[in-house]
Amino acid sequence: MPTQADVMEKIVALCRRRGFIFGSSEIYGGIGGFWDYGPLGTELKRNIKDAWWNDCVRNPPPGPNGIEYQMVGVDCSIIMNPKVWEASGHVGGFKDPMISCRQERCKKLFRADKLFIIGFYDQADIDDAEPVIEEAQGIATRDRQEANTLIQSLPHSHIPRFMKTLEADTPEDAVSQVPFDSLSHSVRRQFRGNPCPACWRLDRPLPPSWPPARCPICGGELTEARAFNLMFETHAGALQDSSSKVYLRPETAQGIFVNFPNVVKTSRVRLPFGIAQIGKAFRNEINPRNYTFRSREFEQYEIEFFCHPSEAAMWYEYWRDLRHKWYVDLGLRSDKLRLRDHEANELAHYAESCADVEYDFPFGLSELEGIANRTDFDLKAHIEKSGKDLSYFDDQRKERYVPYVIEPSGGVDRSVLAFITEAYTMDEDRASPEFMNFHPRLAPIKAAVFPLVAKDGLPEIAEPVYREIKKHVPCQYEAKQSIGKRYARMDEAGTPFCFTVDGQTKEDDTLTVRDRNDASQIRIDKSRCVEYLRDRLGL
RNA sequence: GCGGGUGUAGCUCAGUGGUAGAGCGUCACGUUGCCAACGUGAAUGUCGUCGGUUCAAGUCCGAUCACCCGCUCCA
Repeated sequence: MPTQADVMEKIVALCRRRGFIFGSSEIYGGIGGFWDYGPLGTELKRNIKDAWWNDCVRNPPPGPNGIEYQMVGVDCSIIMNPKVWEASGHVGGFKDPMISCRQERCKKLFRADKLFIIGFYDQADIDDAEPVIEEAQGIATRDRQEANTLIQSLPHSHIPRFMKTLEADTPEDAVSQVPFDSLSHSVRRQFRGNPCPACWRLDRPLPPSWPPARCPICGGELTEARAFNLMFETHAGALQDSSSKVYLRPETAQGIFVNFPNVVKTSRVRLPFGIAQIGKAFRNEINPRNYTFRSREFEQYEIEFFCHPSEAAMWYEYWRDLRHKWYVDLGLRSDKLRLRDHEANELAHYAESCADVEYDFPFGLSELEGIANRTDFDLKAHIEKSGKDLSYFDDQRKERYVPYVIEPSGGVDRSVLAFITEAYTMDEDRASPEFMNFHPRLAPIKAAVFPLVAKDGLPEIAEPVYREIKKHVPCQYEAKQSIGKRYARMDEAGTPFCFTVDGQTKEDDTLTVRDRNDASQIRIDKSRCVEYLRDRLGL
């Protein structure tokens, strides 16, 4: 019985062997987190993007209660004015400061903003300074310098009598994890008056009077918090100084938000409507993993759907269900595909509600697409930062407002990997034990034409058939090697149908059609190939 | 970033100090009459890189680079 890891390895091997996906710049040893699509992978990815663009932008289904709505596209630059990323919070907040344990046998890695140190003061020690401590506690998690100044203003004797480091989501959570009563007797005996906890988040330097924090797992020494800015930086223009610093976009969404007024003024769109974009985004992941799933360069397909705040909940549900159905309709039919609503405590600060479309890859359940009600958070942030009015006047409602935004945002490369994973089928009973069961819309090659043998005039009959099909759908011709090997190769590429010209074709102009999934064959007239494909592929 | 693992032909790998190998794949020719057939022939390697030990290094030593797996995060 192959393990999940074995399956993943087989998929990776097939993708490489057949030219779906290669590691980037392999001849120089490769580079982590970057991938190239080969001939088959490029066709597959293009088909997925085309299906998305057609189904979401050019010809979306009617909205809730049959409401018609407009969808338009944009294609924004990857590098934008850095102020875009200040407004979006990426420059200030899109960092992951990390702390690790120096202890050889531990070496555990922590997110600095999830690591807290609790110090217990004795009330008797700080009676006169109590308001200062209390205030510092409150702002310690907000403003480093201010809190630092406050703590430093305390007399030297005010060092906590007991300190503990632990992992938590919030300071309140951290404090509640170590009730004073739970401390050992010998610790509690050190306190004469009431214990008073102070909590410090470790993504900023500790007050100078405090002893260093220790690892919550092993008690070992911890490193400083190091910031990993996930945005790639580069420079625009000749000068390579801070004034020319720019970023590769970490998401495509902001290009849509900053173009919202342009689209409204030039496109005769009326709310509710959506703006769609497919494009590359970049994140300097600390540790790219799981094949193409978490890459440093990736492509997103994304919609920002603008609507009246009172209708946001309705449109959120509409898009959530529509996007889930899209994956199902394109072949992710197994129970590996899930739609999961976020719990309230899981929501990002900008989202009112959020759901993930998840796929159960061999390496675990992972997110393909997130659908979020982002409220007016983004537009308001840009209004504030830019000073421009991004509000909308609604002629129907006779009302000016900042629209709410529903955002279905998916990873193209993640979808590609999910469709590949779902299509990958092993059947030891077949002559070709591996085949790719792609949905016909997604299959890189739709058909192949073979002469059964390369003699007796069969190639001369097969070639015109191939040339005719090629005008309508991607098709390949192959005359060499045994027929079985040619079928097997097409199975690995996921080609749904193979047409084979044999001796009988010379007599009655029929040829065989072989089905990829069950290897069954029927005979049709050789002039009906294109018609047959149209019919069976649903094109 | 830290720990572990791996680098030899396109792929999978063998090769424990003495001539660079196998299977599969690829290409050519022949054969072949429906599911990875067969025969003959051919091409393909700075043994990841740099340095050291040795008469001699794919093999031993050191360094370095890259990738993979874990810890963490996300579309």
